[in-house]
Amino acid sequence: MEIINSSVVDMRRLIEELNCGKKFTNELRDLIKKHNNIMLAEDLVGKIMTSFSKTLSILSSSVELHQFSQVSSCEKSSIPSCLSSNCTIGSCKTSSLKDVNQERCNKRRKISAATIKEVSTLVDDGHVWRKYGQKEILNSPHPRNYYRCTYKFDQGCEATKQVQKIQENPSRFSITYQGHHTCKIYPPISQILFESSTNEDSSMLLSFNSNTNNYYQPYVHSFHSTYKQEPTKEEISPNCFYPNVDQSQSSSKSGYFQPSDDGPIRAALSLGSSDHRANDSSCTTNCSLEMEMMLGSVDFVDLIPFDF
DNA sequence: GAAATTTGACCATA
DNA sequence: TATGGTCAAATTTC
Repeated sequence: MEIINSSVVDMRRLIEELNCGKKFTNELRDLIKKHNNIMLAEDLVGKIMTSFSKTLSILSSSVELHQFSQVSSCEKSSIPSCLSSNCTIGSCKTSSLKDVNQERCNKRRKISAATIKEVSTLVDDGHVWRKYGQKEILNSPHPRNYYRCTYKFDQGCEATKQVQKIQENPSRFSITYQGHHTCKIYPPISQILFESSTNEDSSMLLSFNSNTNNYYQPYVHSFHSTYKQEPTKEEISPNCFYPNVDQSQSSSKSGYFQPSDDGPIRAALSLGSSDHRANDSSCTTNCSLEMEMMLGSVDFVDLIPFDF
């Protein structure tokens, strides 16, 4: 019952945060369109990032709770000791060396879902990483590099990533992200305004794309590929944002949240208005904000700036 | 001298 | 016991 209640509370907080993001994004759009004020724009971007970070935090905690509640008895041994029922926060038993080592191990062997990406270049992903290891991997000619967030000790940020050249295609890299950033470092505005560069990059996080023709293309790929069963419009919401529907038919105020049983959680928020529906003739472009949340991780990666 | 990287060692897991 | 993830001392860079 507690879980249900907390889910309801989380959902309310989620909606609140999404609405905040929507409001700030509208302000940002107007700011750029009317004033081109970069200073104020950066401030708004910071607010938007905060709003989305809170949203993702709410989602992550809900998902993790759900995950643990569904873990089978044979899998429970992999749960960190501090999350098990016989250990409360701040009172972990660390009397023996074995226990200490167990604790260290539990920090190492993370159980959170990883996000794996393939990229052709190691571009700045908006976070500051510190390399802490390199390892030769069996049957691979390329070593694996281990990075942690620079702010791990300053702010307790647990995000890590592993980078390794792909054996079949050494010009490309496989990047595995684990954990999500809790550090309070915002990337510069030029890196926040981005979209996925290619269809093969499965995660697109934010898009202010004004080109209707390529607007949906990267998103359709990732949006539907993870659903077991694609929900119908009626099942979701009359105000839902439908990435594969002509935008002229979509609502100017759209929210979307679709948790799946075992896949990533997806959320999309569509803002702005269409050319031929808008009463306001000054609004001549579609300006949309989309957000995709991967289970257990926040991945602001492959940030590629673009022009308005 | 501080910060970042390198690299051998340690340890849990399979 | 081999393997991979992490630690931490040594080394390098700025």
